Amino acid sequence: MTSLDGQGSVSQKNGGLSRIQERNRSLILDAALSEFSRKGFSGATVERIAAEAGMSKSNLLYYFSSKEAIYKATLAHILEVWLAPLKTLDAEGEPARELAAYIRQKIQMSADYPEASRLFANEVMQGAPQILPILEGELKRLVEEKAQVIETWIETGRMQRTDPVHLIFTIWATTQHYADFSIQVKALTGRDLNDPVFFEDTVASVTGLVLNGVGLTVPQDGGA
Amino acid sequence: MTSLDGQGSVSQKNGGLSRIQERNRSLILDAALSEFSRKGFSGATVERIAAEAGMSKSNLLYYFSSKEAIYKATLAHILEVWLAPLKTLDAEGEPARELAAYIRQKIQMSADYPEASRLFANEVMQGAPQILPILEGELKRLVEEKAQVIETWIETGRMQRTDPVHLIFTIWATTQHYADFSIQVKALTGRDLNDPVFFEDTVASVTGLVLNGVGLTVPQDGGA
DNA sequence: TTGCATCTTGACCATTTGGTCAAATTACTC
DNA sequence: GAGTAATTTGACCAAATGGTCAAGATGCAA
Repeated sequence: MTSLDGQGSVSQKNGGLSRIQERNRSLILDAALSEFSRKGFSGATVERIAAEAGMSKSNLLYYFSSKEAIYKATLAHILEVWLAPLKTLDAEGEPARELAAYIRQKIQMSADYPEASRLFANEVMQGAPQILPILEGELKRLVEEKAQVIETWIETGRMQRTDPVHLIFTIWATTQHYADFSIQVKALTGRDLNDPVFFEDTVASVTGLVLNGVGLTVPQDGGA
Repeated sequence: MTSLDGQGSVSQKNGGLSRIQERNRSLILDAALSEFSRKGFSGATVERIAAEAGMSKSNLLYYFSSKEAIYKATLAHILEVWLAPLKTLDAEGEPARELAAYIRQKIQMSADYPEASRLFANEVMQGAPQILPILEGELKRLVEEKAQVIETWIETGRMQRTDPVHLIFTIWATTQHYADFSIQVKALTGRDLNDPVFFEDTVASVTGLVLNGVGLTVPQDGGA
């Protein structure tokens, strides 16, 4: 998992964490996600994270040795769940169903974890100072693997010819847009993904566009 | 144009600016765009902006009364050019050509002004503290107008039924993705929009996806 | 209860940074 | 060229902030 963990100064004899440690680390990471996603790395303050986690700044720094360590740990904490949906894309499945399901999952992520989406967007926009190695390593391999899945669908005539990587980018961009730009979406439509009707509208619209875009028909259940 | 101008303390008898003022304000705004887009509002420092503009911090603050004033002026400075492409969408034109041309223009913007794209993305992701009124006012009206154009195309059978606003969001999201996430795009593909081949690949891919997605055929020239 | 390790905190420090101000320099007008 | 307005800067200040540290509070095992 690279050196993105950012362990604090705490060292237990056994490998595990005490109940107090587990609880406080969790509180800190939750607060940090909220703060970093709203203010960015520079705009966030250790003091506010500590306050939101319900402890003193000093105590927070007992668990994480520095602001950067908290930041790295926060990124690492949500990285796995964030990349999970793409991993489910199954070469054996039917292209239309697989893509529809992927799109729905991604929009669900935008609805459930908008802060995580914004945190990553922020990190990448600043030049990915922390996660560049992951983008170039783990993520690159994953994308190449899934691009190959799509390529195979195309070669076996199950789907129209498209650049698989651009297709993945399009799905990422459109689905994450509703999290990262939710204020703008709200300003222009009066709604966001918390509204179940708007959520389904969005899923239908994006799914329809992308699937039609690659010559597929949206499955009955829309990927639900 | 709202109160986003952020005038400094300089006041001339006549309405215009002196040659020195014009030059220095321009230098400052260029430097500010570079700095704010890379570091965000909080991460940017007045000192660095001044250095990049080739003057002392004190002198910069002679032209703009505060960091926030520089920021507002920077946003205002690029807002018009940023919203221009959408305005060209012409109800009288052929849907496929109009959309293809719009997509190409937007990708060209991402190639030419990636900093502007990132600046806006940053601003909106932080909750649009400065430009929310513009989103809710000017932009909302513009989007409603253009959504109506698309709606008319649909009603006259020139294009498949789609939610026009989601279609606009999709175009924004996909095209701006290549500017905002260019580091990620580069990490995964080894290329970016500066590469003419990659640029055309991207235009072709996004245009194909979106136009096919709404039941249109990509025009010969791809919207060039 | 005792003793030790873990946990928590307030006081404190050094640095960064946005902004002020008076003085100096430069540009321009008559 | 004198005089006035515009421009430029270094010195300085106050607030914010990341991080340290010693001391105290708490949990826990024997």
